[in-house]
Amino acid sequence: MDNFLEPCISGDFTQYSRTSGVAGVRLGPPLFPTAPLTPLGSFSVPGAQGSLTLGHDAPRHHRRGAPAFVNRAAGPPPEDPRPSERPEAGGAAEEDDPKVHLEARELWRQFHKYGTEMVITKSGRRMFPPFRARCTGLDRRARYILLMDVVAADDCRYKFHNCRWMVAGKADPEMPKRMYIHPDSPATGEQWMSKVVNFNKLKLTNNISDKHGFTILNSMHKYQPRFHIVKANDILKLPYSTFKSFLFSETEFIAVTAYQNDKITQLKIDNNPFAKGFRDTGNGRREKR
Amino acid sequence: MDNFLEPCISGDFTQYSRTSGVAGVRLGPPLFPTAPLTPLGSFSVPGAQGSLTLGHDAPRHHRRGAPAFVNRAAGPPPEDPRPSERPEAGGAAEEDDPKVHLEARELWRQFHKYGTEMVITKSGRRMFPPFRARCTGLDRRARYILLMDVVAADDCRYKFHNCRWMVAGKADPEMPKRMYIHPDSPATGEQWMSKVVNFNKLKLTNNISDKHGFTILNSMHKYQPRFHIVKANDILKLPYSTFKSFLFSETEFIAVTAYQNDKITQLKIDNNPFAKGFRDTGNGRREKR
DNA sequence: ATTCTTCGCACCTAGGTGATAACT
DNA sequence: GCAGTTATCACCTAGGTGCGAAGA
Repeated sequence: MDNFLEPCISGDFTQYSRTSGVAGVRLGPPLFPTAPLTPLGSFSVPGAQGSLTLGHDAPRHHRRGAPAFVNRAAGPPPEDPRPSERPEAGGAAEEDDPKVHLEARELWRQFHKYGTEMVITKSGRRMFPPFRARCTGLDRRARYILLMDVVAADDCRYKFHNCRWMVAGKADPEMPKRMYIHPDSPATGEQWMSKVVNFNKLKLTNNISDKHGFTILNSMHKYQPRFHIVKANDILKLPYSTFKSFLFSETEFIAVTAYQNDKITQLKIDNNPFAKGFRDTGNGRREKR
Repeated sequence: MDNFLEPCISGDFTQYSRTSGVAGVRLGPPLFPTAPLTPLGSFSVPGAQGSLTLGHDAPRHHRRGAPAFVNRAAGPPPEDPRPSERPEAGGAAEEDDPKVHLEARELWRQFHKYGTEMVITKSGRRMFPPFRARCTGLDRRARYILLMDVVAADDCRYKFHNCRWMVAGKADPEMPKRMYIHPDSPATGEQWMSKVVNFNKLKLTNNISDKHGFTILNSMHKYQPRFHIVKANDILKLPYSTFKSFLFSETEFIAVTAYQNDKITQLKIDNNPFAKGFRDTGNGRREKR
C-alpha cells in the first residue's frame, strides 16, 4: 500500500483505506481540494491496542467486592467474557475487516432523490436524517475510535433556480475541517458492534468563528459526510493511525441557511419528530394556518 | 507511604491519598466496612502520561490545513500552548498537588443542617444539590481521570421518628459499589481546571438489578459521596493508579424513597429548577392547591 | 428588485421534579 | 394500622424544529 488513497467499491459503500503519509504533505484528493483523511502524517502504529488490555478484564467486572467502572457504556454492560479465555499472543488472530451498514438508507434515498439540503445556523444545527451506522467485522477485543467529518463534494457554488439546483460559480475557500469524534470513543469492537453508532449530535454551522467544535460549512455548497474507523486506544494516537473510511453517496447534501426545495421541507417535517408541530395530520396547529 | 489510607485534613476538605495495595486485599475502611478506594490492587504506574503527549500538539490545532479534533471539550478549545515551549524531560517539573473546592457549599450546608435526604428510585434519580467541584494544582499537561462514588457513612439503619432521624438497627448488607467516571475523562489538567467539574448526571437507585450503571444504595442508610482524581491517560490503567480522594462532610446524606423531613422538601423545591412547579411564588400552580 | 441570512417564535421531544394514591 | 415503596401525574427545564418577518 502506498501513501495515497485507494478507493475500492465494496457493494454497500465506497471504502478508502490507507496509512498516514509524511507530515504536512497534502495527500491525493479524497473528493476534492479539501482535507486529507488523517490530520497529521507519519508512520502508523498498527495493533497498539494489545499492550493496554488488562489480563483480568478487571475494570468492567466485580472482583472480590471491588467497585466496578460501569458508566462508560450507555446500555447494559457487556457479558462477562471470562468463560472464553483470552488467546495468548500468537493464538488465533481476531477478525479485523470492518464493514459498515448505513441505517435508514431508504430515508436517505428519498431525500437524495430531490437533492438533500441541510440547514446550517450560527448556533449550530443537527443533520436530518441523522447519520447512523451499524458496524461488523471489528476485532471484538481491540479498541477503536470512530469519527465523522464532512468534506466538499466538488468545487462549485450552487443556486436554486426554477426549482433546480444549478452551478453558480466556483466554490468559496473551504473552512478548516474538523473531525467529530464519537463521544463513546475509544471503545472495544464488541461495544461498537453491539449497537447502532449514532452521530446525531454532530452539528453544522456557518459561523467561521465557532468555538464549540461544530463543523463549519459554506452555504450553497455541496458536501459529503465521511465515516472513519480507526484502531487506536487513545485519541492522541489518532494522527499516526490508519483510517478506514466509508462514504455513502446518498448522504451527500447541499448546505443552506433556509430550505430551497419544498419537497425537502416536507420530507423533514414528515420524518423529524422535532418538526411534528408542522405536520398537517394529528394535533398540530398546521391546519389553522 | 504504605498501602493504607492516610487521612489528612487539608483545610477545606478531607483528603486521602494512596497507591493501590495487593489485588484482592481489603484495605482499611475509608469510612466504614465498604469499598476500598481503588478497585484492583497492584503496582501503580505514576507519570505514564508523558510518553503519549505528541510533540506537535497536533490533535488540537490546525497544521497546514489538516483537520482538528475538537469536539472532546464541551467549551472553547484551550489556547495554543506552543508559544511556551515544552520543557524537555528533566526540565522544571509541573505542579501536581491537586486541591478541590466544592461548589455551592453554602447550599449544601443548608441541607446538611437539617439532615440531607436524597431520593432513590427504581429508574434512577439525580442528586440535589448536584455535586460540582473546582480543581486547582493539577499538572496542566498531564491527563487525569476524575470519578465519584458514594460509600456508606456508618453501619446503621435509620428511621425518621418525631421529626428526627434515629438509629434503627444495624445496616443492611452493602450493594456492590460502582465508580462513576466523569464523562469527559480522560482530559488534561488544563481542561479540568478551566471549568467546574459537574457530576450532576450521576444517578442513585435502589434497584439491585440495575443495568444502567447507576449507584445502588440502601434506603434509610447514610452515605458519603467521594471525589477522586487519578493521574492516568486511560481507563484501563485506573486499577493500577494512585487515587487522590476528597471528601466533603457537608455532602453526606440519607437515602430515602420519599422525603421524610418537610424542611428538606422545601429546600429542594426552592432551589431545584426542575421543581419550580411546586413553588408558592411566581407562576406555579401551587397557590390553587 | 433579488438573493441570501438572521432572529424571535410556537410547537414539539426528552426528561428531571415532588405530590399523591395505591400497593406491600 | 403502620412504615416504606411504587407508579402515575402535572409541571417544570432544556433544547431541536420550520416559519415568517426583518435585515443585509
